[in-house]
Amino acid sequence: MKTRARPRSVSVRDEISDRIDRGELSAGTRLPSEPALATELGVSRATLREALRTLEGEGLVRRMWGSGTYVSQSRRVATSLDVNFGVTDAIRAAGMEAGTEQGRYWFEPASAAEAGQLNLEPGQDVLVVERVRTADGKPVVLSRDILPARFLAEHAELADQMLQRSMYEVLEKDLGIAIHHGVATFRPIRADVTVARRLDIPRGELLLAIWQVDYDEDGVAIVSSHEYHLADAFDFTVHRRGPGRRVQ
Amino acid sequence: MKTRARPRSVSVRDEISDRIDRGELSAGTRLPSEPALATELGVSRATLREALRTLEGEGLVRRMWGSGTYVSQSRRVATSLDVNFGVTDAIRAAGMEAGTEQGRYWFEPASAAEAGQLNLEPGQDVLVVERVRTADGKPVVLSRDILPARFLAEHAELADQMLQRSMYEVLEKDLGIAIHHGVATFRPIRADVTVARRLDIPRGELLLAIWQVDYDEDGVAIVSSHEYHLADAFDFTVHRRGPGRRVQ
DNA sequence: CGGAGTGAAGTTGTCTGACAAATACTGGGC
DNA sequence: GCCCAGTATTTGTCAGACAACTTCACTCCG
Repeated sequence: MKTRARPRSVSVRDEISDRIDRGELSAGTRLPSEPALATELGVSRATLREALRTLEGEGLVRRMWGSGTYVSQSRRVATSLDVNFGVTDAIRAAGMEAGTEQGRYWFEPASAAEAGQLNLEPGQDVLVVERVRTADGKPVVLSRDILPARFLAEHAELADQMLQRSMYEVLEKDLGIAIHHGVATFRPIRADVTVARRLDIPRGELLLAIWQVDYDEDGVAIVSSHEYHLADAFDFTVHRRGPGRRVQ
Repeated sequence: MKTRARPRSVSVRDEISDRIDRGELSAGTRLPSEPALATELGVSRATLREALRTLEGEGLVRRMWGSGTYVSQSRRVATSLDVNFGVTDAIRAAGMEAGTEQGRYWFEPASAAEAGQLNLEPGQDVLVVERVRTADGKPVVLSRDILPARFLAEHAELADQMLQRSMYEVLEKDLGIAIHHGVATFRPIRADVTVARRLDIPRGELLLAIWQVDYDEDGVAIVSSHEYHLADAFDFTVHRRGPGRRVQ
């Protein structure tokens, strides 16, 4: 069986990552030496090193010349803005039940700002999906997702799906569009009248507004999202890399 | 003081990264093939691949099997929470002049929470540096940095330096401590009386609170920081990776 | 003339084996 | 008990080769 859809090094990385998740490799412990681990996993040392490189970049392991490779202390953060995508993930990561209320969608011509973000001509149709997301039944986030209507050309019925399921899930499984990365911007705001009504909170309440554009692996903009989070719904965390890269 | 040897692959990564910064390799262009680039840089293909893997993890390049390695679309965001460290960087990235007012510092025993974050025994001394940071002369951030007093054992005068210069700069250049990564958490809050007075704003004003712990390359906690940002001072951005790794 | 299929060239992925460089460990000498 | 040199272990790098995949020019056929 050699249907290798993806590089072996990726499978090796996932395997090691899973072992860490399952606790077989706890924080601080040293991995077997590269030759030993490569033999055990049935790949060459070069392939194993490729996987270790990635894991090091993700901060899961640390490699020390002449000493060994160690599982990092810093475990994964549950609700991390830089790895968790979408509200569904965030709610589940917080250990609560994710739900949707008041979902609705419509098609409209893209505004100038939206057209710029999504690389469209102003006036081209976009699908807008608006939802109130709930955690354990309580409204916590108002989200508005905007994507070019052409993605749904043949599958208009999928818009209904997006009201129920995670948008990323529909994009990937039903449309074959995988989100590769996104850029999010956020700032604190006060709830205006319309948002306050949808979230059932007083006007002027504290919110965290997050704007985000997601791209596929070719750098093509896929979705533009606006989210309004209750201030105390989540504590967002971000893993920051650097500085201290170019030390002499 | 440890001067760790620098693997060649790290120098190679910096060299390629610099070429991208200098515009010699613009977005979308294809890099020379691995054998060619390895020869040009005077390293083996294995070392070059080590560097490329890192750059790919940082999102600067994309590698496609059988096709080539391509420079990603510009992804260095000016005020990016996941790469810019410290208030000084953020202010400068926004094109404004960074300044400090009302700087003061003192030593005190660590609270239980601080001791936990910095891996100290409760009661051990910490240095607290409190500053009001200004952008073009206007107060924008109140910051409180906490680090174990033992780092300053021999250099108590450096605490004065920290009132003027970037704390990361003092840590790195004067104390030889390089911050490797940090974990930041944020949420919107309202200004309480003390913060409002320091920032010269009305009580209840919108703020973004960021608290953060920074670590060195060995995973040792170095600094714990609390920052209170004016809501409209910066638009923070975060580059998000994934999802699409491990669909369950 | 256009489109599908074919093959060669180019590029990244992986393998093997070896040596260099850095660190950890061991044991002897004091 | 401590220091230090030598040895073993481990990661870093090198070289060359082949496999897997992409791209593109070309041919062949309708």
